[in-house]
Amino acid sequence: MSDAQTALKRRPTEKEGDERHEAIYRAVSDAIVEQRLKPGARLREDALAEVFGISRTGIRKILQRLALEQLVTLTPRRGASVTRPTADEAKDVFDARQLIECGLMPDVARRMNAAAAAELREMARQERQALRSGQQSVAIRLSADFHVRLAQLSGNATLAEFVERLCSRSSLILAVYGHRGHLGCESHDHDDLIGYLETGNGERAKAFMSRHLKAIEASLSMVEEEENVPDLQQIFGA
Amino acid sequence: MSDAQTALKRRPTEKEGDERHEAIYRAVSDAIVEQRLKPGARLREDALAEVFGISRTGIRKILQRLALEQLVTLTPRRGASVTRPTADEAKDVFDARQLIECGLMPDVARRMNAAAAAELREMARQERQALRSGQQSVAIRLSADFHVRLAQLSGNATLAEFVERLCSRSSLILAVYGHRGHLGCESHDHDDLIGYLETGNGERAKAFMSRHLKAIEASLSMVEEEENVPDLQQIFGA
DNA sequence: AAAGGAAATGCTGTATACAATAAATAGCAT
DNA sequence: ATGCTATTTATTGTATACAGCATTTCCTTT
Repeated sequence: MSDAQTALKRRPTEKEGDERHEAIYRAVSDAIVEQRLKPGARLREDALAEVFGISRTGIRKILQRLALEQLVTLTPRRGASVTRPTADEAKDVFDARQLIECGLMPDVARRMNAAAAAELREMARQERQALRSGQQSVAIRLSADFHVRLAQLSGNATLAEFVERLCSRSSLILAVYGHRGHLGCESHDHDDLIGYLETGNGERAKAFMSRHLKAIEASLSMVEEEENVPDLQQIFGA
Repeated sequence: MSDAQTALKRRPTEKEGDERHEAIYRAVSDAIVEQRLKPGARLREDALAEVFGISRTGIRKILQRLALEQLVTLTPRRGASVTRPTADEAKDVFDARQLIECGLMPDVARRMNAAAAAELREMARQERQALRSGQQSVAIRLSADFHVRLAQLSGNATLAEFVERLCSRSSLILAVYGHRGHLGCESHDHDDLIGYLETGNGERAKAFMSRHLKAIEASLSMVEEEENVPDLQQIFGA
């Protein structure tokens, strides 16, 4: 591929175009979730267009999609930037996860089988490995992937999609408010959860998921870094 | 303003542009939800662009947003058409509503106050009126608005947004699978619900909402009209 | 007459050019 | 020297032109 790519700017043959778009979307999305693009970072259309070798048109489409998922913020005439989640948003997101992910556990337990359990264990293993090798950002994304896969196993595609969006935003929240060296999810929580699901114990899994999510939320330090416009009144005692 | 508008095609002064886009989005969205645009109807970019007096660029943006909300389906090289919800999707949507809307009721009850109750009663009144005057489509939309407003009162913006999307899709489902003359929501259900919420009885409201949603789902006739490519094998007995 | 193929048309996907606006900077006046 | 204004620059918003697939229609062939 690299030959044709560098040789001359040939037009991608349409089918490739769609895949390329999806790949670029994933690339940007992953970069945000893994905090290689930090909250507040500006995403200039020209720059992205040049990096990925397509025109601004395609970039705009991708940015708008990311904006609807609330990973980037689109301010009129100012362009796109990586969303900086507020404390309120963080609370909403974790409350939503409590409601939805916990509510799904009984369904997941009912539909669990050996193949699914094996797949989940493999995911959990990769996550631990990433954490051990110091790749915290990657671990955060893998953890999100785990939760999403779990939701998909419930059989409800709509709710799974919601969970996917909540997990993306959670990763962003963790990247901002999380402590360094302390991943949201405890190392063996996910394995324990798989255990409960394998035995079909939906209620137990539900309770465990609830504690799991509470633990993540509790691990955050919700100090809003107000680097913009520091409140001088407050700082210098009115 | 009308002078300048009709006199010559002046370029909208930018701020108006955003509002116009939003207005067009609402117009198309409402038309779909109220079934003035029926499922399967094609939405050609040129046609829409001409009707609303903007170029295809803006139309595409709106169509993509509607596609992410699953109100329209975007098939590559074929363009946009109004989504025809499948029976499976309908089930997913109503299951999701059960989980989320019911789960929200205790929060709503806790935050309910006189002003909110009055607003909700007014919405319920308008809905009944629309139903009485035979405007079923409008009533469906007003009913959806009621459920969305309710979710917003929970204080969780994220979940409220999810409910909004679920209600849009529900309207589409009702428009397709609902019986004529039988609106999903019973006439006085919403008023009863407001009553429970006003007294702060969250659990009662939750149970009522659950029955309410079950009643709507039960009122649907889930026959998938397969008007495209009728299966002649099946029809004429193989 | 029916079926298959080829040309024409309609519509979308992409890029690019242009217009408009917000930020940055320099110049001027006080 | 500081504050305000004007100009310049950087970047987005919109329209339009062009290229490519899909569908349809008409012609040819069996």
